[in-house]
Amino acid sequence: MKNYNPEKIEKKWQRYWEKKKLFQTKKTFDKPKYYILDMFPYPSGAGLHVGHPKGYIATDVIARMKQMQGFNVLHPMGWDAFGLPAENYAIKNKVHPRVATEKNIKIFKKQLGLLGFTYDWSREINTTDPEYYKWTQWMFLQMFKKGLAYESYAPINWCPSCQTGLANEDLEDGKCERCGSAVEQKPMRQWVLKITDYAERLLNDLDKLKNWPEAIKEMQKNWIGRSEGATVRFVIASEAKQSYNNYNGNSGIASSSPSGIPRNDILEVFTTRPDTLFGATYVVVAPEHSLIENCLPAYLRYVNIPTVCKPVGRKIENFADIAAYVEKAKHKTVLERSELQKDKTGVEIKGIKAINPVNGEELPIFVADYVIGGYGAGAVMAVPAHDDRDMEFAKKYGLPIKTVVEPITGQKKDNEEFRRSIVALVRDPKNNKLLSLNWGEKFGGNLFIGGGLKDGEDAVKCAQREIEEETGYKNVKLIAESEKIHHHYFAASKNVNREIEAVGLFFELSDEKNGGQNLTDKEKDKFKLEWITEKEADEKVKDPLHHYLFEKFVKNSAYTGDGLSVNSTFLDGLSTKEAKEKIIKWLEDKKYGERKINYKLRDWVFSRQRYWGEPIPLIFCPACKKSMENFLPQDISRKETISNGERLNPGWMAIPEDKLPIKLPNVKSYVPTGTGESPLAGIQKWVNVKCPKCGGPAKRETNTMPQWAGSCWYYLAYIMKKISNFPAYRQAGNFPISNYSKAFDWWLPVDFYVGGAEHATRHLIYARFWHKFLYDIGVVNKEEPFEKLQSVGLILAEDGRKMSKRWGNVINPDDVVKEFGADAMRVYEMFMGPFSQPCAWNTNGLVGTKRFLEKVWFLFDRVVKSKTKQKNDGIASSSPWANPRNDKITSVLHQTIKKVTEDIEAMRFNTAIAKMMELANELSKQETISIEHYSLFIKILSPFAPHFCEEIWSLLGHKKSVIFEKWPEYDAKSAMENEIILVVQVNGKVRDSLIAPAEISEEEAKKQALASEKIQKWLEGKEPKKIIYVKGKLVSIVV
RNA sequence: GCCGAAGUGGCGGAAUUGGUAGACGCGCACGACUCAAAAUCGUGUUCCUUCGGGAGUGAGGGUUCGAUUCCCUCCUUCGGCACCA
Repeated sequence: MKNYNPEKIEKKWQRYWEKKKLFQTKKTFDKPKYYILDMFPYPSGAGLHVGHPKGYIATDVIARMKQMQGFNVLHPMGWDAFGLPAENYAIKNKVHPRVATEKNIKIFKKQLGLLGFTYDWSREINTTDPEYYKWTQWMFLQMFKKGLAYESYAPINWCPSCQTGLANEDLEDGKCERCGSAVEQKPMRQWVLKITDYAERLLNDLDKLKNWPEAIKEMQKNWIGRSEGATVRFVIASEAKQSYNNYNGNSGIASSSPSGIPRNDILEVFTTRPDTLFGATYVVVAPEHSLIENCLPAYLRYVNIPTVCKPVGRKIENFADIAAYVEKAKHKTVLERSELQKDKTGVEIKGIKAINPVNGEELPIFVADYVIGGYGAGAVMAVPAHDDRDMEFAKKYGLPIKTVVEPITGQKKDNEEFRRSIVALVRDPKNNKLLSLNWGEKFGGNLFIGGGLKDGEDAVKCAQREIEEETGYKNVKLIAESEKIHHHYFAASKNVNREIEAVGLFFELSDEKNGGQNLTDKEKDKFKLEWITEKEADEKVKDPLHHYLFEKFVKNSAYTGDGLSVNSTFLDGLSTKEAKEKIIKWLEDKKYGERKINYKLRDWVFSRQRYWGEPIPLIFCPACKKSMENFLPQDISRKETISNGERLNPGWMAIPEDKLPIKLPNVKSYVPTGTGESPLAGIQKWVNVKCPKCGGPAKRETNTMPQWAGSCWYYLAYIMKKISNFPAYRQAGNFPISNYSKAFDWWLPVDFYVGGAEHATRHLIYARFWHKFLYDIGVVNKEEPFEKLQSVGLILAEDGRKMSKRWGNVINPDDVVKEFGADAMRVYEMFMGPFSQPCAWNTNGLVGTKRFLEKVWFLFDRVVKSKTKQKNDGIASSSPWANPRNDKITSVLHQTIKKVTEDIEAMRFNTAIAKMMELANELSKQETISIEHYSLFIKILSPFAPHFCEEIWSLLGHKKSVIFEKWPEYDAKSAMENEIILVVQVNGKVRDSLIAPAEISEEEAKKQALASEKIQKWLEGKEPKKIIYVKGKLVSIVV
């Protein structure tokens, strides 16, 4: 055998595959289909590093195996080529982004070509191709027509460096994901997609995705962030009691204006704890709240929202303060507002009050930026006693704190004994230490002073008595008393379950007289008196009741858990769950609110003020808008409004389908204008058009779509690409999309999708959203696009950091291929470690896989044509129980076939390769190897090292590619070993191992184990108490 | 703070209905070949050891004849989310 020369072999076979068009997906419905998809790359100027192809190698291995198993495989590749980097490059170097992108694609394609992938390049797609984005635009228009796209003026994330608006998903720690600049909130005209209409389905259908990693599903769940609660409406008492009275008497009052903006004489809040409504002591609105927009003239300069409501502004007394605060909040970056500024700030809106519908109390209204404008109603009822944030704010501004929930600690148990008791905390004001009794580990460690209430005894008296009895201190001053706490626990000292109703009392020590005295010896034995610091108390006082009181008195924490309602009239005594139900019913009856589900997921800000993206195919006509407004019925129902894009966005109209695509025009400068308009706005000739409805002057939308748009549906594009070649559709043109239905039905869903976990909350949510929409309008007939998903673990650089130009630690696949060959690289990347885990690159590791391939290569020299002269493995043939059919090699080979087949299916490539290495090691011990064995080995190795195996396959005398071979079937009988190693344990420790026939009986195994000399020695003549036998594995003797 | 994943030799990692811990690979050591080196091949390689054994899978405890695997408590690392009412 000549030497293994990867460079020569790989070029040869790549050329052969291309010439024979081996990997073009066949147009046949005869075979079962298998659609395996990679996340297509963004062709950056940096080219590929060795980390990128990891996922592609994996899908290629699977694609090759599936093809050999008789599937019609679709394994395509394309380019997600719109996006900021190409545009920034264009600005810097004055090159059209298309030119730069095309150059990059060429480089990427060449690099991928080196690795011998089975991509069907005849289906290559590119999101920047007008023939492609024609459909992206078409799909956007369908959403527009269904009222799922709307124009919004709300403040959005604005990146000052990229000069564009960003979606929530594009932020990383409050910074722009692209450039790292701190993101600001800026009111801006934007197109927004109503992904929130699909929130419930996106969440619920996650349960149907059985073959998705739990971690990804969990991330999506958190991102969607469903929370159940209620809307509560507070009347604003701005016009004395009049509006409250009106409201009270008028049950049918609308809470929203036709445009969906809350009426500003009613303040709507969202809460997940409606049961605490009686505990509300103030109300907070976000700086972005419409209440403020409408009362602050300065704000109106930015925002032009039609308002049908009479402003309450004239009732507000402190315009200037509020305006200053709102202005300041607006300029805070997202980062400042959340992470750095945990410290809460706010301003009271003086002159108006919110009336608590449940008891008529007048509550002050604050504007504070700890309330987020875009979530819920943009306003909250503050219940400081039962919410951490409200508590913090209330403490800072001296607002009342009203307890309406009595805590329940511990778990309710059976046969509980009921007692009333007290827990007393005593603080020494001189050093802030707390008095505690250490009862020892057995009886709960450190506790505060506790005791049972005697009949008719007052809690304070009781506490003072207990303090004196147990510690000797007489002079203590009460500073605080808690609500009742219901505590369930097991009293170890008495051996009973108890429910106690406890009251906590907080004292300060007045003087230190008599401390530690008057204690009987018996008491001294039970516990030790200790003064502990607050920090020690936090750590050492573990009892839930005592720790709760510590949190309450010392840390002033809110109780946010469930419990029993108190101070809440008709809710008193109900559990949190019951109280929620009852109050919601009450609110609904009185029309003060209703049950409501909210999502953290925001609508998707879908426009970018940049050049290199799909133009949004809409036209705006001012005349049409005016005429629409004239005819707009005053009381149009919300439902009708939202189901129609043109009604929802007056003056905007969709470009007719036959005019698509709206091509991206050439511009002189790609530099963003920064005014909130894209560079396209400067091209008068392109912008100004005739209105297709009235013929008057109209303008095109100049914003473009975000980078994520093209990737929302690209898995469909691969199917559409060659559709005209399907016999049934040969005559059909591109439109309408129903021409593709049959092909979609055939190929969808994608059977297997492989890509980075970083897309869990963006691309994978967006794509699911689009797919569900396409399902709703009948384009596809499956509700989910991706049947099975697997995330790729990152390949880190040798220094353990991410591979990046910045660190200078990038490894280029071209160099690796040149030095070790593509096959060695493919095998190495699959062998490094578990596929989904991150793993550091180690060039030394490649030496091992190259050696492995060379070992297999030279095994060729030992291949013999006839299998009759096979020499059996020594042990096996000499053994009296030998099964003559099974030599050792046959059984190892079949075990390998089994393992490789199962491991590829389960993405455990590393162990599949390890097993093949074992097989190679086993084979190299043989003088001769049968051609049957060797051929089977080559077949199962071929998905990993395709060029290598093609070469050997042809050297074995085959004329056709190994890809046409049938995937080897595992034969259970052949895989059986003749002999097993029987381990013998004495008292759980391994003391001997015996070679025994595979089909040895239990009796015989035990007999042989006991007969062993070594075992006899360990038994020391004692009789075994018990002998455990595990079939085919071990005998365990207990003495 | 909340949610999720993971901690095993010098290194990447293997082993799950609880049954020989360290497969496979790298590295290292020794040997063969060589004038020599590289490459290649062979042998060894968890630690301690008085060579009988003993200890050992992040730490501590529990269940079991037997625990990397199951249960409890805790620690560390990584990933995601984060004032979401």
